[in-house]
This record gives sequence, structure tokens and C-alpha cells, in this order.
Amino acid sequence: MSDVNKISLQQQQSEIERNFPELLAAKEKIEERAGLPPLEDAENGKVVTRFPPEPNGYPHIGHAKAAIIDEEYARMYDGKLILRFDDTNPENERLEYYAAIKVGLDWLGVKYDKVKNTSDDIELIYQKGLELINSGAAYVCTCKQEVISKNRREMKSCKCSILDQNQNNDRWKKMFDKFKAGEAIVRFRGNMSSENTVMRDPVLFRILDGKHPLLGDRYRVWPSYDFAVAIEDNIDGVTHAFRTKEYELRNELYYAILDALKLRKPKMMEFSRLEFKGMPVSKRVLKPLIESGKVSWYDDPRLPTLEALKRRGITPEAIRKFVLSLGFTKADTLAPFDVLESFNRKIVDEQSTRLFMVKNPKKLVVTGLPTSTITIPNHPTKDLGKRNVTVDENFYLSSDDTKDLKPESKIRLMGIGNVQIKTVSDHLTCQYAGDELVEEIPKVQWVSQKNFQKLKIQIPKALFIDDNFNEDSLEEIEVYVEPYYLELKEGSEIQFVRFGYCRKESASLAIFTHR
RNA sequence: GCUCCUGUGGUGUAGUCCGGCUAAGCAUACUGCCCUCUCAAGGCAGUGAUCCCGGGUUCAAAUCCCGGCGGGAGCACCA
Repeated sequence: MSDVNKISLQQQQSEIERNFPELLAAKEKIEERAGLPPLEDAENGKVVTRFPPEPNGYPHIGHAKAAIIDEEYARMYDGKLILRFDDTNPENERLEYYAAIKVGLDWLGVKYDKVKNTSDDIELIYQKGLELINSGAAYVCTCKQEVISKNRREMKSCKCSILDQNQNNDRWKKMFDKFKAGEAIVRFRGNMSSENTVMRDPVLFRILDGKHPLLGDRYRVWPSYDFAVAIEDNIDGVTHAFRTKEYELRNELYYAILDALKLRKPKMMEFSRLEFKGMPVSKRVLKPLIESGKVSWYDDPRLPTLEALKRRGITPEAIRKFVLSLGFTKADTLAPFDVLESFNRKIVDEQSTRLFMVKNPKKLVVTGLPTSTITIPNHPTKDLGKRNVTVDENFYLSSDDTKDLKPESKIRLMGIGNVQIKTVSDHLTCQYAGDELVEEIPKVQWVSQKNFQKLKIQIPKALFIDDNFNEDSLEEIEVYVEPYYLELKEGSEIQFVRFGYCRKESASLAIFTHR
């Protein structure tokens, strides 16, 4: 052995090649992958994935991650994607959210092969529940909630668990009329002494009196998430199911339910949650902000909802690239918003009209201008057309650009030519100094006093800083822009030169995307 | 507290299952140069990781084993 180490690596290599060529052949190394990692047990043409949101709110970046992963895998294997509204809790769900989620997916460009609702299958789910009751794998429990959780903690079974099949059947029937909400639940016979608390006889059905957005009050016995997902994934033919990491402990239950019913088991996998720092997703924290007026609505550009991202100028293509770049991992991550921005910038750059914009205007009077019509290209490299601006001797510059100016110094008014400063006071005066491009002369943008437009730009910042609401999270600035702004379509992305990308919201408002 | 998951440069990841090809690839961020009538995009180059720590196995470990530590999650008649 030590002899081996005395010879050089190269010699070792050739030794091996001579004596054991199969060693090298076996190791045809794995190339760097492009997209998501391959799926286990995935057969081309047979993969079925599903995206199962609960219609209880507006879709956000977390939904986007899940949906994109689901779709990518379905595509990767020529399979199918099912959009399934997981609507098993009438107390939380609303009709408008079904629609909002579809709109969001549409915008993202996620195409599904089938839409359905868990609530479509409620009768079938009852059937499966009854089957479990009849096989003794489930029982109806009428203990008080506190008792149940106490028993769970103490790993003790309750008296309901020893009921016989007839008694359980009887109770099951009563759940549909006699029992009131909260008086009875059906529980899966798991294992009260399991270390996984999820397995301590979890809930399969409970009574809920809320009005279901689709079914009204036709039903009041509703399956729990765990039961519904297991059954639905099975009957939908799902082969690979993905969910976020916090569900991981529920896998044991998922498979146990399927086993008890002797049903085929999809492969369940989990990935880390996607959330941006300082951009909460939960309704629990957003709702009060909206109610107090600190945030206008769920499409406020500071939020990570799809609607907000869209208003802010983030493109769906960028979101997809971004999500894919995150990979399929379980590591807890601090999502890199700058990567999203970078993808977005590259996409948006070539479509964005470049406009001049002036912040904190400072007046400039130019003498000797040779022309009164200036033609400016809308993009430095792409052919996005040109625009004409008529000017007189009065201009505005950003005061940032005028700070260092002294008499005699030269600047170049972009698209016009060089000027030489003559006087500096509350306003500047200067003299036209030719059109020759000189590298050292700073180039600044301007607007003409003749025809500028006032515009408000909203600049979204982190909503929260260390769990505290950031009172300065939405900066608003008043600026002057060229009149050409008015001709651009609402919703279009523009770049204010040397400032950054913004999305036109209306004639008087633009939202800052990123720089 | 118990249980589970997780830990690669500032950040996100690839590689980890099947130890050597890589003293670790890519992206982003940052810096510089080129290009440019933008501080954008594009091109090029650079800074930056003893792969959480400590042991062990091995000729060889980010990769396998053991023990720590850090972070997250679950412990609901919500999903």
C-alpha cells in the first residue's frame, strides 16, 4: 500500500488503467445538471404531480415555488400536473381565492392538465373513512379537546378507543346530525406511544358548521388535511407529491393511512419553504397591517404576493428561473432577493425604454443651443424606436448631478451636447460648448422646463426589520420625467437612466423595481 | 422538554447516496478593466470556503462512522 503512494498520481492512474480498466469505466462522472434533480422511480410519461393550495388567501412566492417545481417535474417526465384546491375547511376558504390562485398560476405560466377540488370527492372520502372504522383502524372519539391533547402528551389512549365496531358505526352516523361541532371526531388508530406525535391517534374527520364556498352547508363532516391528502393523492393517480418541510413528520401518517386502506402509495418528498427576509407571507401578520392601513392591500409592492411582485415589475420568467436556481433542498435558507432581481434585470433590460428623470430639480439655463428638437433613442442597443423632445433654454437637472459643478466645469446633457457652466446660484447658467463626445465630461440626464411631467415613484423596502414593522418601508419620491412617459403603456417596464428600473403604474405613479 | 430535519465563500446552490477526476464548480454580491452619450445590459479578470466543530475508518473524506454544537420545524378538531 505505501508503495502505491510513493509513485506519482499519474503513474497510479496508468497502473489502474492497465490492470483494472473497469474501475475507471464505472465512474463516468455525473455532469453538472441543469434543472431540478432527477426523480426516483419516475417513468417517462407516467409521472403525475399535483399542486394542492388551500383557497384561503392570495397566492404568493411560496405558492410559486411549489407550483413551479410541480410543473417542472411533470414536464421533465412528460407527465401531468393536477391543480387541486384543498378545500376541506369551509371556515377558511373563499370563492375569490380559487380564482385568485388560478390567475396567479396563469401569470406565472404554470399550465396544469386538470383542475379539481378535494371537496368534489367528499362522498368518496367518507367511504374510505367508514372503511377504516369498519376495519378497526379508526374510531369516533367524543372526548373533550383538552382531554385529547392531554392524553396525547401522556401517551394514553382514551375510552373511546376501545369501542366496538357497532358503537363506532353508530357514532359515525351521529356525526352527520346529532353531534354538534366539536363533540365528536374520528381518529386514526395510530400509536399513542409513538415518538412522532403526529401518530398519536390523529384526527381524520371533524364537524365544521361553516358554509363551504362551493358546497354551502350540504356537508358538515370534513376530512382533515392528513386524511384528505392521502386519499386524494391516491385517487388522482399522483406518483410524486411534494410539500414543504414542515410536513415532514406527517409522512409516516400519510403512508400509514394508505397502508391501512391497502392503497398505492405515491412518493412524498419535501423542500424548504421559500420566504424573503422582511417580507412576511402569513395572513396572520399581513391582515392587521392592511386593516390599520399601513399596507394598502395584498398587492402592495412590499409584499411577496404574486400580485405585488407583478405590480413591482418582477416578471414570471424571472420567478421561474429564480425558483429553479434555488434547487430542491431541505436546507433552511434566507432567500436571496438580489438573485431574483438579477434574473429580472436581465429579462427586463432589453425591453425597457430608457427615459430621463430628474430628482430634486435644479434649474439650468443654457444659452447658444443650436436646436430646439432633440432626438433620443429609446434604448442604447435594441431598436425600441426614438423619441423627440422639444426644448428651449430652460432645463432641470437632478441636484445630485449639479452639486459639484463650478463655473468653467463642463457637463454633457445627454442627447444634446456639452455645456460649460458660467454661474452657479439658486440656478445654473451655462453656454453650449459643442457636440464632441469627450470621455471625461460627465453625462447627465435632464428634462425640459417646457414639457416635463410630474411623477411619483414608490420605492418598496423591507416591510419588517427584525420583526418590527418598518415605518419607512415605502419611500415615495416626486420626480420630473419626460413627457414621453405618458405615451408608454401602463404596466410597462422602463428604466430611468442612472436611477433604475421602474414599472409604470399610471400616468402619475411608477413603482421602483430594482436598480 | 421530546421528536424529526438541516449545516459547502457575504448570499443561494452543484458535488454528498456510489470516498480519489475538484484543496471544491455555478449564480449572485463586491472590486477592477473593456464596451458604452446611463452608475443598466454585455465581455473579461479578480477578491472570497482548511466544505459547522472534534474524533475515527482509509493509501485517500466535503463525501463513510461516532460524538458534539448551531439553525429550523412539529407536538391543532389549520393547511
